[in-house]
Amino acid sequence: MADLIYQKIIESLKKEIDKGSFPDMRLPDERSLAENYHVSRSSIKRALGNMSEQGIIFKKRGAGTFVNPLYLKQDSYFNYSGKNLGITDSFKANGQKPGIKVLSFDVIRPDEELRDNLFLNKGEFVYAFKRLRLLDDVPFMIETGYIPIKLAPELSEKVASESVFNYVESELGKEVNKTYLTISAQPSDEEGQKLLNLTKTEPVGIMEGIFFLNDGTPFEFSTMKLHYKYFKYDSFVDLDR
Amino acid sequence: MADLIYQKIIESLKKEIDKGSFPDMRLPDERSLAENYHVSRSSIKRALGNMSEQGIIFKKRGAGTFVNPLYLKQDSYFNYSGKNLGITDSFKANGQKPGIKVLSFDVIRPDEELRDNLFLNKGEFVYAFKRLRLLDDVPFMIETGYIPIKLAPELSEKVASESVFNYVESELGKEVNKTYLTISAQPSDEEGQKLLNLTKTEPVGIMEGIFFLNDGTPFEFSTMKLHYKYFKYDSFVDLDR
DNA sequence: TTATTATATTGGGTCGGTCCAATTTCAAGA
DNA sequence: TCTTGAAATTGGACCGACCCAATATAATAA
Repeated sequence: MADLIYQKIIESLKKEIDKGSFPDMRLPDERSLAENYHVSRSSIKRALGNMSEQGIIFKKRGAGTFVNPLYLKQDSYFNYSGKNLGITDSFKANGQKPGIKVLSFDVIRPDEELRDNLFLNKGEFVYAFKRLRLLDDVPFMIETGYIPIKLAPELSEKVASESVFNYVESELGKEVNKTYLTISAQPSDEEGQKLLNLTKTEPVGIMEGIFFLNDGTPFEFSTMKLHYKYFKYDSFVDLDR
Repeated sequence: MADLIYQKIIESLKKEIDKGSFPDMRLPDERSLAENYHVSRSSIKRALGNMSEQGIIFKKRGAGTFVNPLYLKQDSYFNYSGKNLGITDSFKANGQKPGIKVLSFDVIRPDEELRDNLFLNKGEFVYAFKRLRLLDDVPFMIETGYIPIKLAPELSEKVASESVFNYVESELGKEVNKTYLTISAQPSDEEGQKLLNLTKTEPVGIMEGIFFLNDGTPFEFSTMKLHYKYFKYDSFVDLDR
């Protein structure tokens, strides 16, 4: 559990919202909240600002703070409190058993584009692996990943068959918690049709991205081809910033 | 131009980064920045926190603040400083001439799901319109939109043929600046193949979402089917929050 | 009753301070 | 030379204050 004040406020307010403590969709003003929680207004502001970014509430100067009615519908987006970017973990919560089948595992010389994306110099090598991911034994995603050997010298096919990110965290003491994603779609190619059990008219969703360590080091470049029925990305966009 | 301190700091720091003032990828520490800019450390923290959320920089306690090397590559994501959620505007910057063809424009009785999404009571009506959007006269997107009549009583087919959001802003004095998006992909249906000039094996990208006014009122429910070649969504995800 | 105007409410931005935790730096010791 | 550990550096959290801007409410005037 979080021991930070503003995080505790967030948890508490979320519970209150779920409980229906604000039937008019309106939260108490910041000054009252500060008083009731015995914290400074700054901390309340921080909590509310955070919740606003997540789309849980709307703030309007002069008027007050209001619950996003969509939040009460308990849409999937709001329920997702991802603690890990690893696919293994994010799907576990869904009640389905994830599986991994390693299709290939090599060490290769990256081409220029890949070197660019991972900020490598000429002469540095990367692990290249392709994995098929399953949910309840049904394949839904082909993942191609590249990781610089210097960042994970002990990486092995066995590690790849489990969770790479868990390995990084527990063995290397580093954390992958930021990613720059590009999302698109394409017709399925032969490989996709075969591995993901798709017809020619059925497409794949593409999630391509660079995963970063805490300190900003690019750790992995990954291309994920998803069966279109499993391809869904939720996002709350706020242009006031 | 922004007259807020932290926004000016952001602009300034971005310029310095672009200019290459930090050859070691490292920004000055917060206390020095505060002194040099003659502002409080709080404002610096706010600016840096904001830039961190945007993925421009990485902060690491005890170590310092560093430029995301990806930012220097000037990837499309970082260059997009969208001031409007309207598609018309966001593509304009790309140098291409956007066009709109209204396929239908009606007033209908929303079904339950739509009422749910727009938070309407039984008996309230919505405008329903379908538009084909073009870039340099090439169709790339079919958009189906629903707007409660009570929120935009004067909406007309003519308005729909231009920019709805511009109309809202200039005529109604309201602003649409938040949206909850769900992104997915599907095989193209007959309509898509015809209007977007797709073959049977070519898919469409789906962007479905609710657009909100400043005060949290759901303003429009929209489903956008995009030609897969024009379908691209960039996103920077930070799990530390 | 209605329209206008003053007042109170409410979130926004900024300041400058305190203490803390993660990391780096560097000097002392083996 | 290498290791250990103290000290300095640096970002993180929090406080409580100030004034401002947008909005809502109540009082006033037409």
